[in-house]
Amino acid sequence: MPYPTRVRPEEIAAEARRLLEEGGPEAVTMRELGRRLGVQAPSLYFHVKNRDALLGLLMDQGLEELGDILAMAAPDSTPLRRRLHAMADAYELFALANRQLFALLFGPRPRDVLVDEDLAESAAAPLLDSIRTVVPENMVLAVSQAAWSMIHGHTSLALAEQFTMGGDPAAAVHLAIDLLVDGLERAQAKP
Amino acid sequence: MPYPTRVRPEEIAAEARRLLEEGGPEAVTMRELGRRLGVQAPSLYFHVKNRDALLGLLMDQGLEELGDILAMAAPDSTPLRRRLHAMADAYELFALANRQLFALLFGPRPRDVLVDEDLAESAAAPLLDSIRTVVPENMVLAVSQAAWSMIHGHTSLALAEQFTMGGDPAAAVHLAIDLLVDGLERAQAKP
DNA sequence: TCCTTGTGCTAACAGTGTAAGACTTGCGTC
DNA sequence: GACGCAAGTCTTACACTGTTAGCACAAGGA
Repeated sequence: MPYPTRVRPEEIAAEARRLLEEGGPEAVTMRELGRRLGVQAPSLYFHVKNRDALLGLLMDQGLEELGDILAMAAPDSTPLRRRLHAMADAYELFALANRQLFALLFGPRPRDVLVDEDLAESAAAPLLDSIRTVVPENMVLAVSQAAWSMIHGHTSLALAEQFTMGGDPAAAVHLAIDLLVDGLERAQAKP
Repeated sequence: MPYPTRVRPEEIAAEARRLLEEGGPEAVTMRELGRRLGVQAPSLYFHVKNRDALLGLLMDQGLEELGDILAMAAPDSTPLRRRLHAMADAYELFALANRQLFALLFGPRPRDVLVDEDLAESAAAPLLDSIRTVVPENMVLAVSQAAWSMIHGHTSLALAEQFTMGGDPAAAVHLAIDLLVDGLERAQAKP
């Protein structure tokens, strides 16, 4: 580096993420970003292609974190029911701690911003592995989708807040998970 | 009206909604809106408080439509299982036909845009009624939340596309619903 | 006839993303 | 040590955004 660089890409991403959580996507503006980093806005374009690319970067970051969190939610040996409970709780915790990022991840993307496919797959891997231990291979996909739908739907609604219907949401997901697992165990015991 | 008004509020809302679906919230700009309606941007402020209010209006509209669609998905007499299937399909259909609006409805809202509470409640009513016919009153809320979580999670993931894991998503929700209903019926038959 | 009221217009301000081009600064080489 | 190169930053500029202020004009009632 023939010049003492004043901002490093990681700093940009970190500050952008702070802006994102503080005020949503609209709040992450190149000028405010530069202001906080002690640099003029156009200078940021030296380190980041453009604003959309920056948001895409945050999404990749978030997806990776979510994957790690799900993988660490409970040890592999945990029985499916409890592991799914733990995953659901972890999923919700992540979403609540990163509301805007979560919304960005699962909201409708503009056509030109795309998220790393491999990252998405590896984020889903722990769930698939969990399910695979209990269900015949040809049902793994369907059951995993069902489980993820429940978990994701619950946290997504918990995030929106206005649609909680007044009950205890966490209890509801756990109930749904229990019913799912019960059904699977029964189906496996029968034939 | 002592003057032949050139744009009516309904036209504004309709055009705004078109813009929304075409290019996301960013694309609904007052100037483009005016351009399409044959009017200068500032003139719109005569009919609409501001851009945020306009988006709020679209949200109310969407919530009402969603409620109607859910209510009409299947006649009241339909057995719970099939009714939930129908609701899930209708929910997904609405979301796919109104991707951006759907995201707006369930994404993180800016603090100053709020959605009509009554509308939200009446949108949820058909689901609650369905559940109530099969489940003891003290479990209605939890079960309804579980069901809605499943349905909402499924369509939300279907919308995101990148996370389908390659299986048939519709089959997955139906499976999840079946497991839920089975569990309920079994619990009710027992004691 | 005049006046009020509703509806539109233009002009303007402050903010945005980003492209173009000039400048500084440090390193490697002669 | 002088020179040039290239990375990083800067200023400037353009086209766009939401929104406000102030003015123009058409229609209907007095």
